[in-house]
Amino acid sequence: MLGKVLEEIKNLLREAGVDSTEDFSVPPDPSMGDIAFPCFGIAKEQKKNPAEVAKEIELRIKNYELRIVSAVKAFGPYVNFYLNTGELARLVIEEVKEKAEEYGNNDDGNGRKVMIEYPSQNTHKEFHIGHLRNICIGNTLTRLYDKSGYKISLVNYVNDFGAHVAKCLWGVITLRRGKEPEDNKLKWLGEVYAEAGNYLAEHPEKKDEVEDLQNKFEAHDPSIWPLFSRTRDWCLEGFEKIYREMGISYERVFYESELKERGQQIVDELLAKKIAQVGERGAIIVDLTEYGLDIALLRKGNGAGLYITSDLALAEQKFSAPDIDESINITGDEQNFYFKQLFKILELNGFRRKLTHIGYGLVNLPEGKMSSRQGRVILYDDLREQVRAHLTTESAERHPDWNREKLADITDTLTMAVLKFTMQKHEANKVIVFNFAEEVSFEGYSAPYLLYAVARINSLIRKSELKISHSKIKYELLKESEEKQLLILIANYPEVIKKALAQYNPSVVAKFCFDLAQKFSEFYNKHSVLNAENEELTAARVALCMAAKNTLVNALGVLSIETVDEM
RNA sequence: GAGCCCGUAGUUCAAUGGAUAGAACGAAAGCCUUCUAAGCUUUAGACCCAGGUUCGAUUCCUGGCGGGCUCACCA
Repeated sequence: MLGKVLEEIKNLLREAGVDSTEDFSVPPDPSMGDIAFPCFGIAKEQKKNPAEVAKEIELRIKNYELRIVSAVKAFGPYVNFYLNTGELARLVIEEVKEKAEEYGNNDDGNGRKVMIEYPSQNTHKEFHIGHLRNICIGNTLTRLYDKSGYKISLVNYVNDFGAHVAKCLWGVITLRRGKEPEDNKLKWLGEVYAEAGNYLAEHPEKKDEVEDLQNKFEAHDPSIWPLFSRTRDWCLEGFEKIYREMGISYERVFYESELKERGQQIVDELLAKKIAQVGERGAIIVDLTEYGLDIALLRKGNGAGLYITSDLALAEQKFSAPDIDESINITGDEQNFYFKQLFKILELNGFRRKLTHIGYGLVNLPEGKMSSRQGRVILYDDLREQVRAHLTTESAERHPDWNREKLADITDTLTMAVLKFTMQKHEANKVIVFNFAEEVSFEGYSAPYLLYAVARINSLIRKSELKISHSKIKYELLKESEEKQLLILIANYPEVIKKALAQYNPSVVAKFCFDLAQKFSEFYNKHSVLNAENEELTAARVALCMAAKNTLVNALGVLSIETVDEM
């Protein structure tokens, strides 16, 4: 919608004889204008001083009839345009009102269908806050695609086969002697896995036992299959609970246990086609050194598969669904190289479908990388309860009048908001160093700040009790700088969605939410809505607040963050 | 050794081939008989180093230095 504004500015420039593709920018200070047109390009073409060019343009445009643009002024090499707040308000607020929850959407996808896969969790391991980040980023990318006119097939790939499972089961049998937990079975398995990993690192002579175990359950040996199957179900139930909590429902789930066999066949095919070859100790490899991708190991010397064995089959499986244009999977960026190898091998094998891997930065702790083996890990469940406890105390202090139910309800929403925002406020491809006190703060650049802004607007709307009839609003009464800044931000929201998707980066949306909440808070503190000079101004400001809230709620929705009426 | 990512206030993070590099936390000082102080206002505080391209580089390129991740039987 800022598009309409830029259109008018382009028209003005064209009338002034300027037809440049130069990008517009924003002046450093609102007092210098709202939109800037740099004259470097034209100056170069005409071999003139850019400041002179700017002045000439200013003088020409000044004579034209202006509407959305209220004034034009040259500042050095820039021609700056001032926007008419009232006209801008009419444009922005009416469009937001009309589009409501669709405001910000675009149709770039044109109905193309993408398959999105995450978090592709391993069974028999703990679920920590790194996995939480994966889900948060995945959820947001899914919504960004959805709002950009794509059709989406949401899938998950569960790694329920392989050495990690063998280690865990070995631990259950040997270290726990078959004793089973009462509750929180997923967590229990994670602990056993960590313990077994530690034990095996110190006792390498036991490695054969673990390998033997892996071969057995991968061959569906009845001596181990029931235990495998039972513990696997515990994990799947645990995952299901988390997915429900995070609001994900999958169209389809792939299991490594169902793909491994086909994967091994593909390895044989690759061998027959001479794409793969036999390497050291009878292992099957693909030499990718000519592509700068080293050597990829497809099958171990003892015949056992690896991740890549199954991933070869997964790619094939994914496109067995009709009309999938692209498959996207989201993992930690430690796997970036791995996926380059995988995609290259698929390509060499004649696979021509579009595969995209998105790697995001891991969540580390101040002491270093999370490591359950070293007892250095923050589990999702634990963090959530810690945040909830803290928020419950804070909310209870502020609202002694709230009953238990209301307190729990609001704290619930806030807790999830805090977790989700924390995981997305940093650029997706950057490592997060997770420091509880700093990351889960309730002030400043945090979820509570955003929800607080929404709660205040809700309160304003409740109290305004004005039947705001759309046609009656006198937008021209909105003249304050804070109002204009808020409007410009709201107008820019559709661009934010595009940018976030183009960069695969939820933090663009997170930052926008904060900027919007901040601009609202500035406006709110400086200008009264309910006690404005007259009722008409109140009505206009309420309309502005509603547009701000609508936009903020939409943007938070992209981050899967729900809002509260009061807090 | 090679490849990928990263290096911005005390700390955690933004932005940008061009006008005064923005926030948040922390520090100092203010604002609640006025729409929710989980808020607002003010102050102090930063582009790793060296070359190159450019009218102009924090941004692009090259080389250092520093950190992270990855590279045949691990997941």
